Amino acid sequence: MAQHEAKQRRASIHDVASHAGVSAATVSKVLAGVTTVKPENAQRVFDAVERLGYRVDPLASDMRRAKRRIIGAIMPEFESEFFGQMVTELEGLAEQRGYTLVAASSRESEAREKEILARMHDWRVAGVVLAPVRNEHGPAAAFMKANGMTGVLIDRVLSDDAFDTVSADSAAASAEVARMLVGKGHSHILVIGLAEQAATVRARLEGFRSQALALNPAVRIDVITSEVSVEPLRSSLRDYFGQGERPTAVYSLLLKGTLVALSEFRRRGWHCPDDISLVGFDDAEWMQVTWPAIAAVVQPVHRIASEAMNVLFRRVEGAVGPPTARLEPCQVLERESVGSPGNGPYSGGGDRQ
Amino acid sequence: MAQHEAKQRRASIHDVASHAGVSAATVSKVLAGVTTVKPENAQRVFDAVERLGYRVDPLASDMRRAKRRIIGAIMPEFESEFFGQMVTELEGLAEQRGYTLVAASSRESEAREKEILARMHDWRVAGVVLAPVRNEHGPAAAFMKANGMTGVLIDRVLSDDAFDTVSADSAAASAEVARMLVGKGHSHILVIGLAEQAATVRARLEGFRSQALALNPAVRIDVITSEVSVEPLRSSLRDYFGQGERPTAVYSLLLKGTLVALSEFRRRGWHCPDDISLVGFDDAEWMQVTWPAIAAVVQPVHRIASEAMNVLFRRVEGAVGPPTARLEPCQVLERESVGSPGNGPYSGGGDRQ
DNA sequence: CAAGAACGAAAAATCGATTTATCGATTGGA
DNA sequence: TCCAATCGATAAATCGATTTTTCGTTCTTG
Repeated sequence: MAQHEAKQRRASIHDVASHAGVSAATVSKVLAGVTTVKPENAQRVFDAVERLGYRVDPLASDMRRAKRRIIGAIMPEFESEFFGQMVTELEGLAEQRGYTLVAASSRESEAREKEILARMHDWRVAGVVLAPVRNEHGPAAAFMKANGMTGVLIDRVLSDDAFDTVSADSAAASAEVARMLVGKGHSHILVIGLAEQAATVRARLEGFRSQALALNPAVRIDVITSEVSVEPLRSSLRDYFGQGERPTAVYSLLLKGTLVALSEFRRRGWHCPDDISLVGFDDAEWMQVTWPAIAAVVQPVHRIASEAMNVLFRRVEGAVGPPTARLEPCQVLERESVGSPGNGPYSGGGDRQ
Repeated sequence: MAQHEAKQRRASIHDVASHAGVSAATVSKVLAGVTTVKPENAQRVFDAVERLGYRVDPLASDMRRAKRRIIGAIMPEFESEFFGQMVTELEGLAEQRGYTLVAASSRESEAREKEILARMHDWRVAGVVLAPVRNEHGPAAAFMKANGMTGVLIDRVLSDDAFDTVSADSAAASAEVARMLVGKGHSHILVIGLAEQAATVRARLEGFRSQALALNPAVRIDVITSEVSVEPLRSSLRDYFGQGERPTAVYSLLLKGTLVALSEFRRRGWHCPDDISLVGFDDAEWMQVTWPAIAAVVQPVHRIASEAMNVLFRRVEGAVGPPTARLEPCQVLERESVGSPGNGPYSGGGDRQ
């Protein structure tokens, strides 16, 4: 380390060149690993690099380069464990390949999603990992199509005619949940979700319904969905129970729904699994430490991230061919929140509010 | 929108210039809002920009510029609500000022923290928002100092001799927790935490201890900390209870500790607040829907983020003067997990494992 | 021994913007 | 009427790399 260089302008490739007594082009070649440089000169370059603490400026480097080594990631939010882990994984994978990840949150807004994407296009990113707010038919994907961007869609998608997609196998996981619940004897099950995230949530619902009916044609499946936000879902659920409906199990198609269901159980003084069973799509750290631990579908974050990056880089490197649609298997964790119906009466009476 | 430009090379400033019949310099000036351009020419530039769908390439723009409009953010993790929200806030604030935020996770590793910072230095970011893994005396801050980078430290810091700091007022919040617990009659309280995040956690402990002793000099405060990870904390806690210790309240100095305490209570069959009270530093969405809802200290994420950005941009714009140390007030939420001691006997017997 | 191939490195062009220096035309004052 | 100041805009330099082109040397080879 040179102690006199702090706060000074950083050394450029020309500084290295003059210190080494060669041209800038030669320095560039040495650092790129070109072998047609005389070993003696290469050594002098390395020495100068060491002495000056030189490091390539990625901005300037990408300037001249055809493909910039930047990957954009657009997630609906950063606050949940799922997307938090996703960003962490994507960042690590990008870094491994010498790319920089620029992540942005669309905050569940399709308008913002498109703005962010336009900004990433301005940066001329090599590729984009997009977890759409709604599904593969949103404005962001259309923008990418129209501008010839390369990218991969993840999470709330099933397949697309222009982009590769990678997501959790919602249908298969939901079928497994159905096997679990129906297998334990539940014959009246409530499914809750948001309809907004159409593709994936619909797959979860259908996967569950078809398997449940296959196992027991007499099973009753009620469905409560809300179009937009989570609050209408909460009040619909309240009305449903208020009308005297008493399913023995609830399957929530998304994390927020699991929270809503839990809080509604609390309000009524119902306990899992004695009064009602609960399974949620999407796992979280707290679910295994609360009492009872909540049964959940664990999404394969690591696999989704790495497959998304694999397929993305393949496209970045020029691979052609029809878009692929991958579904990665989930894991279903049976925890204490699931039991057999009839093991305990509803302990609560009416509403407590 | 021109429909024939998809998939083509994007328009550069020279394309705009030739379409408008002026030079590239004039285009640059028009877009920068310089007034010494003939209105007629300015209009032709705007027309050409519109027709070609031209947008400035931020990479090329930053190239020539002295200060690059990029802000780096380094967080210990993205998986928690706190840092997830923090990144969302920081990104929005950076965007408001026309900057791009590049976020990276140090994954609780000081070595990685420094590597990331070096990479951000390579990008010649205008400034860095660093939430250090340990505290303000880590290798990353030292690197920033040595290289004359401008930045602001947040979260796990109290003050620094070289950088501005912004964090939650841990001591004041902990004092309030002490008032709450001692006020309810608790006289034997266990405090758990990780010693690693020295500065802040120590402030939390001292803030709690001094206030508790001030209110009741006879109060007994036991402390369990673990140096490195959360697992040793778990086993220490298990040993502690195994030796027959029976505090009436637990105050966890960090989120993971709250989870550990909860799971240990579960293992022993203890319920809050009848068997033991619980308060955690750091709030999370699930804490208000589980039974019981967990009392928690809410950190002012929004204020920390905006103050950090304010002070950072002030430095970026050249402000001099001694570093400032801000502490933002927290909110303490009293929930059902806190009660008075003696309201219920320990329901569990020995270990259930 | 001279023409040509092979080699290694320097010079120059390039990426897309911003900024500085320069230039021509108009206007002003003496 | 002539020189200087002003205005508007263009040409050129610059940022820091990479890539292409050019240019000497040395090594082959007929």
